[in-house]
Amino acid sequence: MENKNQKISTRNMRINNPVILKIYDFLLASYGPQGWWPLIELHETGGTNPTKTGSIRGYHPGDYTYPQTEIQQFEMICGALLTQNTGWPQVEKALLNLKYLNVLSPKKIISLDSETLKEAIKPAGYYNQKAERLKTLAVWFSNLKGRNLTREELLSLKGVGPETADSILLYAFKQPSFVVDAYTRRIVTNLGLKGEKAKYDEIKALFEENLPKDLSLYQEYHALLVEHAKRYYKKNGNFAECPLLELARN
DNA sequence: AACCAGGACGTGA
DNA sequence: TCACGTCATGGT
Repeated sequence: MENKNQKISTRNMRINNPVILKIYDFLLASYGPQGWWPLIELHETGGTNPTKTGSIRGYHPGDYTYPQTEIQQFEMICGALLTQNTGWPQVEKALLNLKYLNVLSPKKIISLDSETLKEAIKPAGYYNQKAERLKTLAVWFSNLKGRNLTREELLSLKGVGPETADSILLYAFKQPSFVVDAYTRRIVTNLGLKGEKAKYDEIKALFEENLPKDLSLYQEYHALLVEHAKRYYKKNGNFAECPLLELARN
């Protein structure tokens, strides 16, 4: 049995930090709904115009009803794995390759030749490990028939760390679990809301303890943070120009 | 033409 | 626990 964290009682006295909600309002007003999680194909129209990558296609702003099919759900799961330390346009190429091969389903991924799988997802990088881990996810997903899953279960899968687990929960399974990525960490640190060495779960808690537990809010907030970070938090960017600094002081 | 992206894991202090 | 090396392609 694991020991209970003795600080839990302290944490439960959630001191509401209004800055968290203020930031959300600012970001939403600035950029509008982001339409995450992107899907290769929103409509069942047989994919007639698939050559463009990095396009707006796949996003569904203001529509939080996705995934609407198990195939879309599985596509989100694959995307969550493939996007690890990789830009989305690269992931989109990999997913399109799988779609063209007509293997973007759990059972087909399982039976697909590993070399073919690796070749298909090569644009997304780390293709050796990602191919193996995609198969793991496919097996897991196909054995998951409607029972509820836990975060711990996801974390037990090789290749699924905290961010990937939360992304899968939040977008593929519509469970309000806040996602913390590298961008989120940079923003939170720059605004002085947490220290450099803050752990994943601390940053996650910062948001979850100061927001209503609402699915679309969690989804939108994370997407907005990424959009904002792409503008102000590039690796060599000037974080001081971030307009949120104004909101965050006091 | 280096630098980096919507991380995770294995290893050794 | 923690810091660090490794995995890898392709865009800017």
